[in-house]
Order: sequence, then structure tokens, then C-alpha cells
Amino acid sequence: MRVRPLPKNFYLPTAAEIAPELLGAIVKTRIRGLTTTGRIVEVEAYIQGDEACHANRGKTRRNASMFGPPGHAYVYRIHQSFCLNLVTGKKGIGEAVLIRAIEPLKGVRIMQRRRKGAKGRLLTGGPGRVCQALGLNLSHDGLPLSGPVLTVLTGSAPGEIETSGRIGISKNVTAFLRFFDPTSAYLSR
DNA sequence: GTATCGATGATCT
DNA sequence: GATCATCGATACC
Repeated sequence: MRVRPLPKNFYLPTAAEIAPELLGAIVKTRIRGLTTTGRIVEVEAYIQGDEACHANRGKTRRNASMFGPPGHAYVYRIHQSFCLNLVTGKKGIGEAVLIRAIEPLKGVRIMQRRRKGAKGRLLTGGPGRVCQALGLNLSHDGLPLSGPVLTVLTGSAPGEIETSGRIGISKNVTAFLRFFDPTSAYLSR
């Protein structure tokens, strides 16, 4: 099966619906001529009316991308790390899916260099590690997910999917909005 | 204006 | 398990 970009309307449903569908998809970056790809194995949905969602208190400069059209990136900073989200739902809703872990596919050398030699789950297991391995930072906030720099491609769905509460948040911790491939060796925990 | 707090990760013990 | 780096967004005065 040929790998191709996800259709534009793929991102139209709610984040909770799309999140499990993204497991197995391929995220690809081409930055300064360096191409890296990975298979998505862990995501979290941040949805309307969700206290843990950055968009919950309205549009600000930081979260503006969440209120833009779906199919674009929302990249934000947390301490000295960056996190990559895929904006979903109808424009203006403010929902997104956080990419928490990928399995490295292409450009492993490049990712290891960016990650200072890290291996295994320390290479790409965790949202900040994903961004560092893929070379993403705040300058990539708002980019389309079907562009030359950042692309999300079709892949193969995992054999099984597990859900759990989300990680690292203090509000709405009981909502089962984390989705992951339990067989992956690259989960964030 | 100042204070507080992270959707984290690295480095300890 | 505990601590902390480090900085932008947000809350508060």
C-alpha cells in the first residue's frame, strides 16, 4: 500500500474520535534538508469543555493555532521542551491531539544526533523527545500537516489499542483520552 | 508592574 | 521518588 498524506477532511471529526485513528500513522519532517519519519504509537486528545485543554479559556497568542483550521500543527513550549499537537475539528473549536510518542523509522541517525545519542524509548518516547528528534520548535507552530516541512501520512493501524488517563496534567485526570499501542517499545512510560 | 505555574525531561538518590 | 532547569503564558495587584 502506498503511503500518502492523510486527506484534508481526516481532521474534521472531534479530537477524541481522531486520536485513536492516528495510531500507526507516519509523521515526517524535512528540516534544513534532513528528513526524519516515525510511526505514531501514543497520543492524547484535548477536547471542548476540557479543563486540561489549552483552548479551554479562550484564544490567546500561544494557543491561536488551536483555533485555526484543522490539519495544522499547534506547537507550544513547556519548560525547555516543545510539544506537537495536530489541530482537529471544525475551525474555531479549539481541539487538538498531542503526539506523545513515535517509533523512529527514517533518519534515525539524525534523530539520535538531535537527541544527543539517546536510544530506545529515550529517543522518541515522550512529547518533548518527539519534537526534539523531529527537529520541531516554536517556529513550526501553525504549519499545515501536508506541507513540505511537516507531513502526516497514512500508515497501518496497530493490532490493539489501549486507553488511559492522560499524563502530566492536574485537571480532568480521570478522562480516558490517552490512546496507545501497548505493544510498542517506544511509549513514554 | 510582579508572581506563579506548567500537556517535560535530565539527573540525581 | 525528588529536584530543578528555564521561559512564556497567565493570573494577580
